[in-house]
Amino acid sequence: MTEEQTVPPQKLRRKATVHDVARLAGVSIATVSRSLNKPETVRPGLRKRVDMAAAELGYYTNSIGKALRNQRSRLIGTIIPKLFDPLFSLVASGVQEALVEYDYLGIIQVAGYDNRDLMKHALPMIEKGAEGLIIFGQVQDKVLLDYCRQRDIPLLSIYSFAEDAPVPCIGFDNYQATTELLNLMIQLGHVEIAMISGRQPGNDRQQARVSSYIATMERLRCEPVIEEVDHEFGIQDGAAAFRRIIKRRPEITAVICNRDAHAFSVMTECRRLGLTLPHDMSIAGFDDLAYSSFLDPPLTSVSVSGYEIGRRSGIAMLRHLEEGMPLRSIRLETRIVVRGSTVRPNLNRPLLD
Amino acid sequence: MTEEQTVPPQKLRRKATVHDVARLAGVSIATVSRSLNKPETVRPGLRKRVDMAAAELGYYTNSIGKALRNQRSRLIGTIIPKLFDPLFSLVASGVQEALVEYDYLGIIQVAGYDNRDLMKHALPMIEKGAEGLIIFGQVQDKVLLDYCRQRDIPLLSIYSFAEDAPVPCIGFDNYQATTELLNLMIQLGHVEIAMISGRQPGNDRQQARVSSYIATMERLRCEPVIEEVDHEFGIQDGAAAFRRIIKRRPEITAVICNRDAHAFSVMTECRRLGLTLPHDMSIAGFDDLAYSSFLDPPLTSVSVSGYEIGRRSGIAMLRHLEEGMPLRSIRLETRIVVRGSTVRPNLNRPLLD
DNA sequence: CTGAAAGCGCTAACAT
DNA sequence: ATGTTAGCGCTTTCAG
Repeated sequence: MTEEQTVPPQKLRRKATVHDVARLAGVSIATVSRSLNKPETVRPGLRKRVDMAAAELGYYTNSIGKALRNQRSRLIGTIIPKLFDPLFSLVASGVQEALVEYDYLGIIQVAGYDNRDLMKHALPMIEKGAEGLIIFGQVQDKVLLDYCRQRDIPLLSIYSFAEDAPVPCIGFDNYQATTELLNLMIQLGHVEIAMISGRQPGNDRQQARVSSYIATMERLRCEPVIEEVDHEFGIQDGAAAFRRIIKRRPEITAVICNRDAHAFSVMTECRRLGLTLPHDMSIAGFDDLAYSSFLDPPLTSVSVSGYEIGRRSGIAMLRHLEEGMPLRSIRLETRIVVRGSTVRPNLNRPLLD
Repeated sequence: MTEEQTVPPQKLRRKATVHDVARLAGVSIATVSRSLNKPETVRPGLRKRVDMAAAELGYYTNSIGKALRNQRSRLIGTIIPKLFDPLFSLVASGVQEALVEYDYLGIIQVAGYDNRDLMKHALPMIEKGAEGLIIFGQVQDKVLLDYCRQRDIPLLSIYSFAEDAPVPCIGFDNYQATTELLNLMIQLGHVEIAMISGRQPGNDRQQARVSSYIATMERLRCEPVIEEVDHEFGIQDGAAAFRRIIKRRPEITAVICNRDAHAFSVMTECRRLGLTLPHDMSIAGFDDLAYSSFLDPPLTSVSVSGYEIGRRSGIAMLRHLEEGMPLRSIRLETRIVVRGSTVRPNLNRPLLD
């Protein structure tokens, strides 16, 4: 388009391309490309000229051109319910770090807690060329499933493990973890146990935990007491749910919060109601967030290493893409961290209501 | 890998392109492109044929081809110190949501708390075609600055506001906010005030807060007591820093934590040392995280709406890119939320050490 | 209103 | 070992 560049170093306003480097180095664009990507296939002398020209022009590869040519974007999409959340951000963090190591880049989409319409959030990432999708929770959107299957876009479901999942998943068994947590309570002598759960539609984690709870309660011949909270709004909802629980069933001696965050305000609320913690109310949470051990009393919780889940998933996806390793489900173990918030029930507790 | 693909519509394994749509609709690729992007320039009849063909083939635009042609990626890069953090993830969340509204996609890079070598984290995003960069904190990397200036890549610095910043910034004045927080303490009667700070190199937020603190202490003719903690590791470091403070200066009656998270374990530690809160030790934090009001006592903190900062920054960047609106610095206000953790000093407090 | 053709930046045959 | 060239998917002149 323009003529010869007279001035020697000639910083260009436009970004430098292989053509610019080639011209400056006095070679062809193919050599530039080779020299940059497979240096060993180019004679050292030329290689040096190319490197110098590239440096002088401040050349860096244009990933878009490369992506178009290679049909590889080096972009991985991650879908999480929410970015601003201790657990999800930890998971996302693990994914991102794995990607960076492999020179991939992550794009994150926030989809809320209901996985039934994932397609809406996945499509923009697929359009942008995401080579694989890492999805928090089970994939409950048939459209997305079909779409990705047809287009050969690998899908990895993370955090929740399910035996019969439609896509490989790396995570743990929410049902079993909940059962274990309940068994702990039962061993301590609790029978009147309540659960504070999140909304279930489209959310396999809550579904699994709730059905585990209901099954256990039936075994105990005890009426389940479940109060749902809206995920989107945080901590204080635990307190409100707890008040509803107490109203429904004042005999409750233990509460399982499906998110640690709720335990936070449940504790505050207990004190406001004149209960002494932990003796008058045992409380347990889920996910074992960083601050949970600093609550007063320190919170018993199901520890799931979000970072580890994210990291392993990222690596699995990349090795699948790069080395053709099949994506396989991995069932991770959870561990119940027993802290001071769960003790035997106080049978002489002042009556609530 | 599987068998039957008998069905007429001829689903292609390969993703459908404009060519496929054009063929099926019996028009040229130019018409397909026009019909999809500027429907009003195409005769309704053809438009309909194109739409149907596109739907049948499951066509969606390939952003990479589009980006290469348009020299616009619709990708914005965000650099934050850490993803797994209540504040940063809130900021990132605000950015992401703004981007999604404008049909952009965000890529996030995690750069740690030291902004002196940002280039390393910015380059991968620039290569991927990021059209603009939103950076948490002041940009303290000359290389990046020059680079982006030369290449016309817009830079926006967020969270911290600085009068003389090299790039536009949307944020608040950390120096002033700290001074206000200190004035609150002073009004309550505190003189022996300590600060728990993060590492300062490359971190303008900590630098501003520390120098504000030092200036105020000098005004009070009081020796500053600052204990640094390593950002990377969280909550429990507050406790350790507090112990060091008490050892250095047992007369301390108030502590300012530059991160709310540290206040968390400072409280725990105070109780362990036999102090009654809030009377024996006033504690204040920074950022007013969601859980801060649920601490016991509820934490006084500098409230900075991370989400708002992120969102406004995202919008500003997009309007700059789309509508050519100049990026301008915005100084946001902070508000000190006074809660129960800050009270007048107890002069009869049991001596510590 | 529609189509043909060029070209964004890159890499990989293929030819030398 | 190096150069020439085609083409990834898209949009946009420019003709018709």
